[in-house]
Amino acid sequence: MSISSPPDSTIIMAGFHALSDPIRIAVIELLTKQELCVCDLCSRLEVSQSKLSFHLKNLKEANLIYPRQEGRWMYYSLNLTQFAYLEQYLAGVQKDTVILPRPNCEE
Amino acid sequence: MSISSPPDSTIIMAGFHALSDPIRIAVIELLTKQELCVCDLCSRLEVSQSKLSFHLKNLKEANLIYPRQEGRWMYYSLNLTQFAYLEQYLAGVQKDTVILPRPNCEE
DNA sequence: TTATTGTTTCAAAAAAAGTTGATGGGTGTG
DNA sequence: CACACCCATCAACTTTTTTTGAAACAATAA
Repeated sequence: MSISSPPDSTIIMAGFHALSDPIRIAVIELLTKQELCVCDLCSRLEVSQSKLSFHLKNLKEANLIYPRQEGRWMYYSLNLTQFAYLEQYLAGVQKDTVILPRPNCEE
Repeated sequence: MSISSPPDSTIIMAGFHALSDPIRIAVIELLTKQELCVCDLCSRLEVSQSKLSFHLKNLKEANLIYPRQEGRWMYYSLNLTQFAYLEQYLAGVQKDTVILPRPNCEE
């Protein structure tokens, strides 16, 4: 099993990119405690609604969060499966790594 | 233990960001097989030296790769410790996540 | 020393990501 | 129905990241 066949790598990289921003990390950490609606996230993070919407879209497209509509509220929660998937990728890198002396770069 | 005290989160996010680019992922995957010098990486990935140098710097600053100089060659290898550290962060998110019904967003 | 090789660094240009404020869609309320 | 609310989207703008090619650097060889 390869550690990243091309179709995988796109969503993998999208996931890592989503996790590379402080606002999005803050969202993730709030969502570990409970499912929250956008307006709650807005007020707790003190960011504008459209700004947050941009970041939520980013996380959603990376499959890291899951939207649930209830009336006019949109609740977001973590998609732990995708976190596990990213974790697995990192574990794979470590597992598949060969420790060798050096390859002799001769030209 | 918090899953990310502020000092941690910087290097965590740098790590995730480093893993969000196709060239850098390709570098990582080549390095799982063996330590390689820049010129080898260049030819295998078919990217210019200065371009690769940029990405190697990025990976290096994220602590994901380790440089070793030998004569005028610069060899790079994976720093598995940092991969484990990122993996641990993802595991922590999953472990610390509370599954609850909903929080009632009442205003 | 001079020349050559492997690599990094730099500045400028290009591309991508993030921010802002306004608009509009969908939902529920009076 | 008209209105208020929650949220997503859009266009214009700002910021950051990436690319490119030239130059500088360091180590070695001639």
